[in-house]
Amino acid sequence: MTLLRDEGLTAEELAVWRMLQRAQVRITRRLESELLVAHDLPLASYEVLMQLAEAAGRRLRMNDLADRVLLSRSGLTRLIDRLQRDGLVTREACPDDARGLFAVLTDAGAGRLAEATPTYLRGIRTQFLDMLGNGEMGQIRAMLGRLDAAGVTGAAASAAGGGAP
Amino acid sequence: MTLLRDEGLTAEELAVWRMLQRAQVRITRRLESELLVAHDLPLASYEVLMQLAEAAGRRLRMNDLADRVLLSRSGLTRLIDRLQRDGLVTREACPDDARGLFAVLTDAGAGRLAEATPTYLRGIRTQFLDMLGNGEMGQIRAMLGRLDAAGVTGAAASAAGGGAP
DNA sequence: AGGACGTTGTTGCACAGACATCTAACAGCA
DNA sequence: TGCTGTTAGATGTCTGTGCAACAACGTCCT
Repeated sequence: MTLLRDEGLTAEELAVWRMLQRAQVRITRRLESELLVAHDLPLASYEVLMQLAEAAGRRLRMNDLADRVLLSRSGLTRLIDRLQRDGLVTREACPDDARGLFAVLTDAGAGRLAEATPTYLRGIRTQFLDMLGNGEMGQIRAMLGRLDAAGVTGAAASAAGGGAP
Repeated sequence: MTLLRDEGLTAEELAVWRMLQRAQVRITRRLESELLVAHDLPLASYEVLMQLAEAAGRRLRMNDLADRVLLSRSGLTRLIDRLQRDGLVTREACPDDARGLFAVLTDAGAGRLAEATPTYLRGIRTQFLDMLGNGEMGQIRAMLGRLDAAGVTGAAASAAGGGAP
């Protein structure tokens, strides 16, 4: 532990990490703020509505949805509470499994989503995509794909002790 | 949802954006969790200690520090409250400006930072840097640099109304 | 000087999210 | 059929964060 050697990061590596953090926070905050002022819709809510809109039958199991929007189960419960209170989403029982619930997008929810979508897409484009050179798209995609793959397997490795490659 | 034309994102663009989001959340959560279990130190606290350690005289004005760790002023006030309660940081008056306060890293704080640093660096390496091919470092750095530059100027544009040029 | 205006940091408040815990419902097995 | 264990969601509680309001101080301008 005293000798870092292997773990030591170069100045460039550390700088890249910090830039990535800053970029991510900034992009996310601006996006959220734009959605909030223009449509009174938090980013997390937008993403729930978007996932539901894309899903078959405009519905998704709570558990499934929680995974997609990277929220804890309890977190999703409260978020769906709010969306349901605002009429954007309903809960429906699952026929196959009496424990299960579907979160279902209402027409009002689809409407709000449609209103907000241009803001969302424009935000992603101006805050993020515009900064990418054309050749970089492929590069980034490849890299993120690797991060993603390693992420899933890495979860198990990490839980198992994270030692050897 | 009818004609998005200009704002419309290709499937690839949207996919890249989502992968980026997922990757960032995953990396951050793992890092935080590792720091928490190994050193009982949240990521935000670690970053404050790190910034202070790097600063001249191990001290930084609250405002300055808030900018560096991407926290609101009030958020930083509470965080420093906690760190001070734990003896990792002290507040000291600023001689030049009676409104100002320095957050100052204590020896205990420096100790905790030193303990946690290997975990932090190893986390960044295994969660993030290992996924980058060697050639990609430069690519990413360039891209993030552009994002960063655009971010700063974009802030003014955004604050000014964000609409027409 | 003296007063308008901006800055610095803290506080009241509200809210979003996580963790632990709980209940209801399923699956398997004797 | 009655246990045991597991899974899906909901709730209680706690922490952390941002925003708006505030107090204290500095700056600038006339």
